[in-house]
Amino acid sequence: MRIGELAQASGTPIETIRFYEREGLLPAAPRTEGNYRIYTPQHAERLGFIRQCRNLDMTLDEVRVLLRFKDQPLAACGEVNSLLDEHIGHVAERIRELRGLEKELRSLRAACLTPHVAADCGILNGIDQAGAHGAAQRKRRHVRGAH
Amino acid sequence: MRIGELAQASGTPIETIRFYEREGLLPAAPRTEGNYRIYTPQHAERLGFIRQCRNLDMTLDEVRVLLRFKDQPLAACGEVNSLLDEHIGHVAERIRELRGLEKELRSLRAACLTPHVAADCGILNGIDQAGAHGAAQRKRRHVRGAH
DNA sequence: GAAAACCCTGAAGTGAGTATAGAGTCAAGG
DNA sequence: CCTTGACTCTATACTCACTTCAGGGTTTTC
Repeated sequence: MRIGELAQASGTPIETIRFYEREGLLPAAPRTEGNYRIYTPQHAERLGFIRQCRNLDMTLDEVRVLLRFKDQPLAACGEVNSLLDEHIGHVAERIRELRGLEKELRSLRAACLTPHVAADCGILNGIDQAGAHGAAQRKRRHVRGAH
Repeated sequence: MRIGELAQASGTPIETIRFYEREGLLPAAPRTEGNYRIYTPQHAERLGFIRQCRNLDMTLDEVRVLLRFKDQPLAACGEVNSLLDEHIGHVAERIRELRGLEKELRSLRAACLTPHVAADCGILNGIDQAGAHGAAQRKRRHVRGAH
């Protein structure tokens, strides 16, 4: 099949498929005479695996590790287990952070129940003190935030 | 004070301060004869506000909106309220998504309790079906994920 | 007067794509 | 045979919120 069909079948934008090839996640597809990529069901399966990993919010580096194991079926899979454990840890931590954040945002929101002049806005004035009561500094994190 | 002192006092890397100036979040600081930026306590306060907003996981565009209100103290602050409401919504949604994700990851992890050969690994084989039971496709989101 | 500590600018890199420009290929219709 | 439209190709730039780097200049301290 050609790239458009693979894109359709896998729910992946065409550009993303080409991007995965450039990144070495998908092998370089063979070409037709007219220089069109042609894919086999094996390519589709591998792409499906990558997309599932991305749905599970793994980085492409994590996916690369898992693909390495897929490609070496005789290797021991202990590293797979610990990769997943670590990833679960990151997700759990990010949930905790976001819960704290939500609490803080809601209490900030409660400071301005009806609109008035900006100078007196409980939100704008509240932000200056926000987190003063012990909220942690933002740190580099592994799981994406709100944006 | 000079930029290093402001960085120290605010817990912000020097390059980030210069970046905020380039982005127009901080006004261009006056310079010494030797072309060093000099800052007043007002600059420090504004930087503190920006950093608090970032701690609350707002985008710089959201911060720009809030700063606009800080700079126009007589404007009505209704937009501030709705910006915050929307932001709270994004955070809450991201928490829901990550909870579902964590559940899925944990059930995947349970498929391989002891390491064996990669070809038989319940995790690697499970990923192919992961989300087949109705998990939503990843969508463009506002709040960062796990990475 | 020299070394260390500080500061400057401009450009490029990060992750994981997305978007665009400009060109080539292919099948169907006239 | 020619054109139209759908499809594909490459290369490049853009996103966001910084971070890092190269290659200098300035100020302070010994």
